Amino acid sequence: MVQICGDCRVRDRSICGSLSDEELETLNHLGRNRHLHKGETLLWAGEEALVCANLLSGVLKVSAATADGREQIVGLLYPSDFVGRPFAEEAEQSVTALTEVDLCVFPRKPFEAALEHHARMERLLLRRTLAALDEARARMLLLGRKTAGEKLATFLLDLAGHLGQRCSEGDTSFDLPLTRAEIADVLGLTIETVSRQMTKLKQEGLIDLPSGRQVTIRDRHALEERAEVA
Amino acid sequence: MVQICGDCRVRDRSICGSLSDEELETLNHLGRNRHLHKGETLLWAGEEALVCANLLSGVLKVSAATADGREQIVGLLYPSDFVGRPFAEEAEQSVTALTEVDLCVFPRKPFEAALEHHARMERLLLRRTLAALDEARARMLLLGRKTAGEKLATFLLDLAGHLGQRCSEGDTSFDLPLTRAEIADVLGLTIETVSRQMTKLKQEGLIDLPSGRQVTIRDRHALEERAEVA
DNA sequence: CGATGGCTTGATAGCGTTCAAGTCTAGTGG
DNA sequence: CCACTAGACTTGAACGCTATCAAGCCATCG
Repeated sequence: MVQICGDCRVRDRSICGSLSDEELETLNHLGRNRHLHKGETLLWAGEEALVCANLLSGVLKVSAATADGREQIVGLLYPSDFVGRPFAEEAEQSVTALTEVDLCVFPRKPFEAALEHHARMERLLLRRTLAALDEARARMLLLGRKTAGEKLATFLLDLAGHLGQRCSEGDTSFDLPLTRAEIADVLGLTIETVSRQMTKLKQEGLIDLPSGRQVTIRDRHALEERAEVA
Repeated sequence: MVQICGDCRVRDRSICGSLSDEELETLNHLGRNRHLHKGETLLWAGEEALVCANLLSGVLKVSAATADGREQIVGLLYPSDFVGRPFAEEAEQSVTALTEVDLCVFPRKPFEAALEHHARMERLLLRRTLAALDEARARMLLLGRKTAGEKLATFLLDLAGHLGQRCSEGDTSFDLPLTRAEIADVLGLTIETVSRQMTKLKQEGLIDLPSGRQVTIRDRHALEERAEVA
């Protein structure tokens, strides 16, 4: 048997980290490693939600759409994040890979059963879900009440928190895992507005854009002020 | 001792409904009935989150605000809904009464301990939190991608689902527990836009407004189309 | 070297905001 | 019973932010 959990890259940070070695046995049998290519979709909104998963590497988007096809990205998932929606027959949002992605996938029903028998894991999932709710609500404030410039500033600080590497002069730097179109779908804007606000932040010296997909935060304090965080 | 739980109006619908009579004893000691006047705030964003609660009657808003005071209502709570944020020292959103409100309030820390000992209640809370997350994400689609008219149509259908009474001719009718300003804060709009869209929906025959605060849904199907629900 | 997809930039338009009256309703006191 | 008031609501006019439409740029890749 392959020792999936034994050398798991995110074991200590995922909800499985709560389990003892013996308990992990159960999940070890349940879980399957799976790779998703950029653009591939794991769960479709409106379809039966067959699986849950832990994200091992890469970035996933969770997205909803209107009847006529307008899209809104309602969440981003990073390594060690929990993926999916236990206890719902039908997924309300789609889950799609923004980069190459590795997952540890569980069939939903057996995973739900496993939750019942591993109170600590269930507890961790509750805490994560509560945190995700707080995050979603913060994003609601962004979508409903912030201007384009404030939205972008908030978003870049968010990304820096997840992907940021300390670089020269104490600045933070990272590569965008999203295209402008995807950023627009996160912020409830259009590509053009995202692009314009990006260059504006650069011109004002708050950020630098060495190349299209790289971002360096030059003035974190000013960016935080721009973000209008409470 | 007062039999708080014995004659609880929402016992069978709240997360306490999962408990046996003996288990309820624990909560019975913990819970206190509390009344909130319209406009009173139970939890302040940024302050220590001292309590959780079950909502017995009335409507609560959960709201976030930017540094400069713009407000976004990120959730509405109805009778039997769970109130508060276990496992967080500090509340990220405020909780305020939109109407006269009755609550069954628990001090947070002891409530968290009770959760640990009552797996079924914890499980129910997890399910509710997951549902709340789905709801928040649906609202993100509304805020980011829907027009003012679509926002209002969606919102009125939402309210009808919670408060609607079947009235003559099979139409659904209800009283708004929110002012126009509060509706605006839910939908990420201004008072004036809400008012204009309201009269527009009335003129088009989708709804009727017998008085300022009463709403009758005349053409549910058309309203659903307008709402652009997936 | 041309094609493609992602990105930027410019010009214009429109939706929703802002500012400003004005109306309606409920509650209060004469 | 009727002014009077205050708050909620509606309506109108003008503005501005962001969307829309339209080129054009730039890197990558065949």
